Parts: sequence; structure tokens; C-alpha cells
Amino acid sequence: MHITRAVEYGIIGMLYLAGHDRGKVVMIDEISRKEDIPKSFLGKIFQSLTRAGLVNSNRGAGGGFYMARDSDQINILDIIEAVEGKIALQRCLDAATGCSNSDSCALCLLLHDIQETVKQTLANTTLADLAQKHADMKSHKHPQRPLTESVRLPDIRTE
Amino acid sequence: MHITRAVEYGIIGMLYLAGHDRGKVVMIDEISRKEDIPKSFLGKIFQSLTRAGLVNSNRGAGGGFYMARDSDQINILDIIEAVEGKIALQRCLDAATGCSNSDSCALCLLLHDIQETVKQTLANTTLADLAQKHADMKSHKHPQRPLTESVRLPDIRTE
DNA sequence: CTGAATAGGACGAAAAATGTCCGGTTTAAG
DNA sequence: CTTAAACCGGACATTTTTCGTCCTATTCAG
Repeated sequence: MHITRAVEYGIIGMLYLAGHDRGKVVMIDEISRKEDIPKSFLGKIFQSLTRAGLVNSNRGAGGGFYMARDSDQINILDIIEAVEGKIALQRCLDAATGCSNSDSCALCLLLHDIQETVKQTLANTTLADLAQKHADMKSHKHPQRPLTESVRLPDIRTE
Repeated sequence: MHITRAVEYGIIGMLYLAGHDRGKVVMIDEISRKEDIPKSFLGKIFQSLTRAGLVNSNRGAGGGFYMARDSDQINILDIIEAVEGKIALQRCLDAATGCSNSDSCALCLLLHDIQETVKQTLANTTLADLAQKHADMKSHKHPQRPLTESVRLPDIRTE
């Protein structure tokens, strides 16, 4: 249960773009150097981000990538799903497969519910939130307040 | 970002134990056959559950496993951490390593906060909740209500 | 036309997940 | 005491996923 490098690089890359003027075109090579991410790999990741419509690309000389939306209109879940495809905590929950294990299907339901909560958590944080925090830290303001507050989840009801 | 087979089997195995009288000793072989899980693999998983104190084991003839606590005192996070070790969404968050990438540390903080929320979600569901739901489903009552309700997360504050 | 830059697919190495196996230890029972 | 049953623990093998690289095509500015 972890976040892949590809997703991590994707977030860092988007964060880099978000740190420039909207519409500013930036090359993979620049991001790769500045953020110390393997260039070819980052190129692949940005292909996914482009296909998902999070960034736009210009090909040819003078080309590069630029944000397709404002950074407060892009959240972490968008990026994860762009890079990894739809989140599925379990094979069961993969749309295509479906669930054959009728004897433990309560588990599938549980995991589904947990998955939705996780997705909601991820969808609740935008790139703008993250960029803001990033900027704060660079200026040594180091806010001690957590980015996401603790949540008291409602009690489970099975009936 | 997914749950491993080992964790899945661990949950199913615990669920099986929870379906019997507290203190009833059950062999790996039985769980393996009834739930169709590879025996040696399940044995390994139960070793972890034992080390974590979620179940107790008796060795020798007539041995087996039994719950160490009541099922409402064991939650899903307990099981995941018993089988996989502490959850770390990112290498950064692995206690030992620490974070060297100062330039993207806001990301680490974000992931840390998200991680805590995810953990809270997992910790909020007990084996008893799951077993109850399981029983309901077997008796064809099929509750349509989700096990975990949707959560409206509080807004992010960066200041 | 030429060089710069992304698009996309094929490929490969490394790491992790998923098991298997075997010798060791403990225990109940004869 | 011996034996068979059952867990313990480590080493090992297989498969899948991750983490990239590389090459060719396409597009575009100058």
C-alpha cells in the first residue's frame, strides 16, 4: 500500500508547472534537471498527464508542457489516476474483473467503502493547496498545522 | 496503491477465526481448505499475526490458532500492519529513512497527512463490524447501506 | 531542410509479491 | 519414550510489478 515513483514524479512535475505562470511552456528536460528525475521516465509520465488532460503539450522545437487548468482545479487523485489508472484497492474492485469469491464478498464491500474514503481524501487536496504549502516552507514559515485535519469517521452501521 | 494478497488472506483468516467461539483452536489446514488459500502461505501470514499479538498459537499435536482478543478489539489497520509492517505511503515516511529531498518536502508532509487519514479510516473498522456484515450477507439480507459512510473532509488550511 | 522536442511502443533490469520447501521445535497421545 | 501432528523460521523459486531505457515516428520553428 504505497505510492509509486511514477505518481510521486508526476506530482512533483505538476507542482513545478504550477510554480510558473499559467500557460508558460516548460520542457521535460528542464523539469528533469531541476527536480532530479530521470528524463525518459518523466517523459512517459507526462504523456499520461497529457492524455488525461491535466497538461497540454506542444511538439517540435520550442515545445513543452503547460497546465491545462488552474492548479486549484487539479487534485491529487486526478494525478494518481492519470498516471496509474483507476485506483483499485483489490482485484475485486477492478471494474472489468468483478468478484467471484462470494464467500468473502463482505470484504470486497468493505474495501470498496474504504477505497471511496481514500479517494475522497486524495480528491480533497488540490495542486494549489500543495503549491501554497510548498511556497510557505521555502520562505521558512513552516506551518505546524497539518494540511489535512484529523477526521472523526462516523460509526459503522451494518444493518 | 493496493492491498496485497497476504493482507487479504490475513483478513479472511481472522474473519474465519472470528466466526468461531472465542478460544476455539483452529488449524491452518482447515482455514486453508475452507477459504481456498495456499496452506504454506497462510501459515506464514499467521506467523505474523501471532507475532503481532492478534492471535495466539498452540504448537504440537492438536495445536492451531485462536483469537487473542475479541473481534471488536481488532481493526483492519491492526491486521495490515501485522502482515506488511507499518504503512508508509512513501519511502520518505518510512521511519528509518527520513527525508532528504528538501525541495519537495511539502509533498512528504501532504502524503503524511493523507496517510494518517487513510490509517484512521482503516482503524475505524473492526473485525466484528466486518463479521457482522459478512453474516448479514450470508443470510441474504444484503444491506445496501455502505459499511463506511461518506466523509466530508474539512477544508485544507495552509496557514 | 534541419534540429529540437514530444508520442508511443518495445524492451530490459531490479524489486516486490507470492508462494514453496525443509529442517527444527513443541506437544498430545499411545 | 516414541511418534505423529502442528506451528516456527529461514532459504529459496516463480511471477508480477515497478522503474526505467531506447529507438523510431511525428511535429514544428527557424
